[in-house]
Amino acid sequence: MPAAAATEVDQTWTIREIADEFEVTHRTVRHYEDLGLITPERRGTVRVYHRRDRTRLALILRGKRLGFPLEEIRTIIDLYDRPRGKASQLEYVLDQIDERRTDLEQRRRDLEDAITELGEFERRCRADLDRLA
Amino acid sequence: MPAAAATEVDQTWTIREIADEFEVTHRTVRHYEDLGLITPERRGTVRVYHRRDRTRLALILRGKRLGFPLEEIRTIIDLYDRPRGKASQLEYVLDQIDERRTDLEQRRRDLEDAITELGEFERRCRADLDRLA
DNA sequence: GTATTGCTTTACGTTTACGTCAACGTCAAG
DNA sequence: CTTGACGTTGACGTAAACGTAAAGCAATAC
Repeated sequence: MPAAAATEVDQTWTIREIADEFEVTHRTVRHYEDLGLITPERRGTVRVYHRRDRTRLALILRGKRLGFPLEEIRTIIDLYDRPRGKASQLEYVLDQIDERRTDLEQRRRDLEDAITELGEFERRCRADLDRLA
Repeated sequence: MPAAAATEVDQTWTIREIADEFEVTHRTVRHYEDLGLITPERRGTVRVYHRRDRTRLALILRGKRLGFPLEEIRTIIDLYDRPRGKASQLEYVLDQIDERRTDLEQRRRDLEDAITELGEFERRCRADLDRLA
């Protein structure tokens, strides 16, 4: 038995398999394909998913958990995949990175404020509860 | 001139004023009212917004920036306003707080992962750029 | 007066993110 | 060879979050 079979590097998956694994429906996966977020290989008519597609799907779902619209998510993951041979392209990418970071850091502030407030609120509630006991 | 006028405590605003200030449309503000997220006073037919409404609107918009759906936002800010005289109510509120926190902390992890990845990506880009120079 | 400005409601339109059929192809099992 | 199990492409439906247009009152501006 060849060693390659043990850690199969170019393993592929069917749409049902990745849908189940990422806990989304096949419809969702195909919707992301319609929007150009994933582009699985085609063998004849059938979709074949590679590790690359799984990576992208993970990025998409995290983007969604963070509340980004799918179109915006596409520009982001496209950014990661974009060819950046020339200096001008790299400058552009670095600019985009900066915008992203600004956005993400705003979110982080919002998030930390929310968590802090929640903590203070909890303290008050516990104090009220103690008072009742 | 009475001292109260200097730091007017029960100042009120029109819908246009708060919409402009929070950089949303009046339509948006009214939509939030339709969903029960804000309940401004009515003088006759006209809406009069108090400081309380501004606080709520700020909470709503932060919730939106964090990607929460409006219905979920409503349950959260209702939680903050809910009467909690009895122990059973306080227990309930504390449970809800716990759920909220779990959610927010998941988001924080996602967010920090995203920021980290962005940083690594930037490093690689800068390295590429240096190589070209 | 009336004309404009600002607020109101009602109601239908739009975009995003899928869900939900319907109708069909295909491949291995019985 | 037909029956599933899984795959495919449309095409239409839906919920959320507003946008937009129509039509009306109400106070100030001229």
